[in-house]
Amino acid sequence: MELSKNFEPQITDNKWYNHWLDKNYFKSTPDNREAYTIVMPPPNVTGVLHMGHCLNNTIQDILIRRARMKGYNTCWVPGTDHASIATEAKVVGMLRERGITKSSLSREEFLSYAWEWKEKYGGIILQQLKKLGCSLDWDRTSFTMDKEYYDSVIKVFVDLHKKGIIYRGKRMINWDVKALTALSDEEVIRKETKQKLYHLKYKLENSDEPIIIATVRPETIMGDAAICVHPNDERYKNLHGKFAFVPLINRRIPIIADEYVSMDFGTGALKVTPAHDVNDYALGQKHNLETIDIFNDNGTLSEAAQIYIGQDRFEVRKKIAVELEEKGFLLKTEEYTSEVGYSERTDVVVEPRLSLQWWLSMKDIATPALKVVMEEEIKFYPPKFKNVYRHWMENIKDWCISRQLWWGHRIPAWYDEEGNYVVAENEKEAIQEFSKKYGKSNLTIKQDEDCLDTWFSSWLWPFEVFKGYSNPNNDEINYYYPTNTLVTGPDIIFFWVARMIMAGLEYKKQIPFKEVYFTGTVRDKLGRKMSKSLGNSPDLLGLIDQYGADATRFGIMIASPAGNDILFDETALEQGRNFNNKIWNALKLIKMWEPRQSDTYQEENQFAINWFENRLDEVSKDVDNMMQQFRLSESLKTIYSLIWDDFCSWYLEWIKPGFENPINSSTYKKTVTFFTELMQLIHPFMPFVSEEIYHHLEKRNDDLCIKQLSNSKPFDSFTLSTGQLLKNTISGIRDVRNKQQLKPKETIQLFIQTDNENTYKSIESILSKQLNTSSINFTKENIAGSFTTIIDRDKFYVVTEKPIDSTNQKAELEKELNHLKGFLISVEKKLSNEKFVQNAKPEVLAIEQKKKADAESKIKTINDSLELLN
RNA sequence: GGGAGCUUAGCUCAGUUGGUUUAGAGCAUCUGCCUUACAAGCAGAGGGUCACAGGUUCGACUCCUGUAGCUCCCA
Repeated sequence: MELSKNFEPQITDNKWYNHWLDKNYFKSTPDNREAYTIVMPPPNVTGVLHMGHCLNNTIQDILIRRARMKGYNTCWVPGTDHASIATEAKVVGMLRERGITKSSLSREEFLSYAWEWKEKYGGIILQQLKKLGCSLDWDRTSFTMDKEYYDSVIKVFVDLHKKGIIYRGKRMINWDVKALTALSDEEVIRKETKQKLYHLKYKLENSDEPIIIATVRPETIMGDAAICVHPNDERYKNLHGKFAFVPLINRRIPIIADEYVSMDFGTGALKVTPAHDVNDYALGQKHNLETIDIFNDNGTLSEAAQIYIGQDRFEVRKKIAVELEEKGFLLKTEEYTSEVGYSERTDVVVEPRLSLQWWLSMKDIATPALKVVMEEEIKFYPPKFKNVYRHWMENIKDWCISRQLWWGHRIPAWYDEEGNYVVAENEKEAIQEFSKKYGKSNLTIKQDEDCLDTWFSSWLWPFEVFKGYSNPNNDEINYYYPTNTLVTGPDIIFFWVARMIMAGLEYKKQIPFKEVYFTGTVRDKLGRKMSKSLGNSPDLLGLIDQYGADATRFGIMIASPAGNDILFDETALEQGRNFNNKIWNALKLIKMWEPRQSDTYQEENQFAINWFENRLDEVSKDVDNMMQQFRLSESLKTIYSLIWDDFCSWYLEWIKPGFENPINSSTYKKTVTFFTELMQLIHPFMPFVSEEIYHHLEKRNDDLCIKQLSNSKPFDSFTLSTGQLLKNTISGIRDVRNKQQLKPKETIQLFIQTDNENTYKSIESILSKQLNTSSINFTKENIAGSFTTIIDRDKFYVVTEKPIDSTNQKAELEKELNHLKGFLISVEKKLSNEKFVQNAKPEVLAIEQKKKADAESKIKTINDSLELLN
């Protein structure tokens, strides 16, 4: 069969993916093998594949594929998250395009649109993962709003409420004025924001002098309940207990003292607005201040503000500043940068607000979840994230779990007309509860309008995808849980990782996973985060089309150490594509030999075969170790170099028969075996090209995808060091040839001066072939008229037909000599230091002595050569 | 403001209990090659006082302290 010039992923990728699916290789059912399980972090159902997913899922696929080849029963579960805020926003947007507003719809109508949208556009990302080659068990695809999953979420809510862990309370929350919902603290992103600090004059009662306060939010003055100063602040001591008037509306407010105020910020006097600031709220509670909420849900001013009613908060800020200035209340403004909270989903400035919400008390369930990580029952890679985790868990606050949205799990609480409520799984049970709790029957009750935070469902993911809560102790949950490895970004360590650990311990009494691998953030070449506004997110599917899935996987994996950010650079994909091509060409070379096998014994191949076999064993062992420590980039680099350098550049050149000459048949067979093993090693990283080559190498009845890796064998270090000597010698003499500007076809005579003639004899035939020598001889003396070079500890003389150009030789030898002399001095200094000789370990001492001896003998050799030149 | 981490060749990174030649790799650069698998290639080469300043030690890229710069997390 004619092989194409280059590897063609466009043809190959789909072919093999479909073949693997047909063969059900990704499908898992419990059996007597050990399980290796990963649950995929479910992307938003609205999501499309971006670099973060690509990195994350490539890593998971590498782990899963390698485990599959190591004999585990691997199960990788796909799925999507309903992502309440994000999805609801998309649906609202879609409706707006059709001229429908959410408020004109009933809940049921809205939800039917939402489901319609989900069926039509949801889960595109899962199809895209197939392009990447992800070996997911598709029959297990889960969604956080699947019927059973939904019911489990509700049951968990009811259970936690019964245990007193979930409660209802009026507290300060983060309000998203665009999505019109509460947010948890974790959904608020703090960003440095340039603002203006307004210095405002408040009139004092019975005084002509005003008191000056500084604020970045002049639009909230109508909600002021007090002015607060530090009790020790001399400037204001006479004002404690006095009153001032809010500008424009002239409301009378007290001046209070509290140590909370910092004397050196602004003027040292703080306006207290309990309804619109978390700290002010606490202050208000402490001092019994009035809470005046001057905002509507959507961030416009309410009746309570008295002025600017119905206008947006930021519009009002501009207008009120002008009015304050005109009326003489504004003393000055200055530039001021501080952190402002923005909604993670809608990017609007979050409004702190007092609100009645559902809360989850975290303290008790956090304690065991902290313990399992600190004691490494769950291991974090890299371990630095343990600290981050501990810090958050030790300072954990209650979790606001209600959201004022329709798309999601509806809170299972029912209210009667008097505002009494019960929590129950459904309306029927709620009615029963009412009669039990309040002795009431035949009443009309209404279910809570709100939904639960998305993370309140995804924290059940590791067990509920196996129906571990809805159908406890089923065969699958017992087999697959706890899962093995969670691969995720550090940005959701609190949102998700911590809460899964809590839920796992609460409901399965077991950790949800044994290891967590935190990936880095993918950034662009300049180190900036990928973002829509910067337009620096590459089109992934475009890249896969252009370079192929293997090259894309290679490109993203080659420079991504665990926990460090990845600077994405398209040249890495080129490198991947070139690597594909290199492998492909090695295949072409070997296929050329296939019909040209003979039985003639080729002595020179024995060393090459023996060496490569050992090298393969050595690298297999290294890769095993690295994979266990999740050093994936390093593993890939190591295999890359094994294939490109050791196999292609050295081994294949060493055994390559002359032009149109036959190849020894056993050499050929060995080579096919080596190539197969190499494809096996690279397969988890680059599944398509390796599977394709596997089938080209020989006619096969099985597939590489499930071919089992053999256990690593011991290797012989003498053979490996001889191989290294051979490589060094070839490189060294090639350098001489280069410098003498010898054409490849011009032969040389090589003389070797060494104590290890036998070693060189075992590699003599390869040396001869690689260096195009007419003869190789051993000598005890200098060879006149030669070019001399020292490689490792031996001396080589190159004799050519052209006269030797020795002009550079002298300079080079002298350079080497100087280096060695300097080196020798440092070694001698060490050895003449008595304390070193006394304290250093014997091995270290021996090494230093050997260094000294080597350096001395080399110096002597160089001096001899220099003498000859003079 | 508190905490964590980073700083090694032009770029991206290794460097595993302090001593295996006065530091390694890939990419990029330079030189020579269209050699009968591969120019998306082959063969070579150059390039670093390991951020800075102290300290511990016989010995520091590696341990300690401080300084500067960058990143992240929390308030």
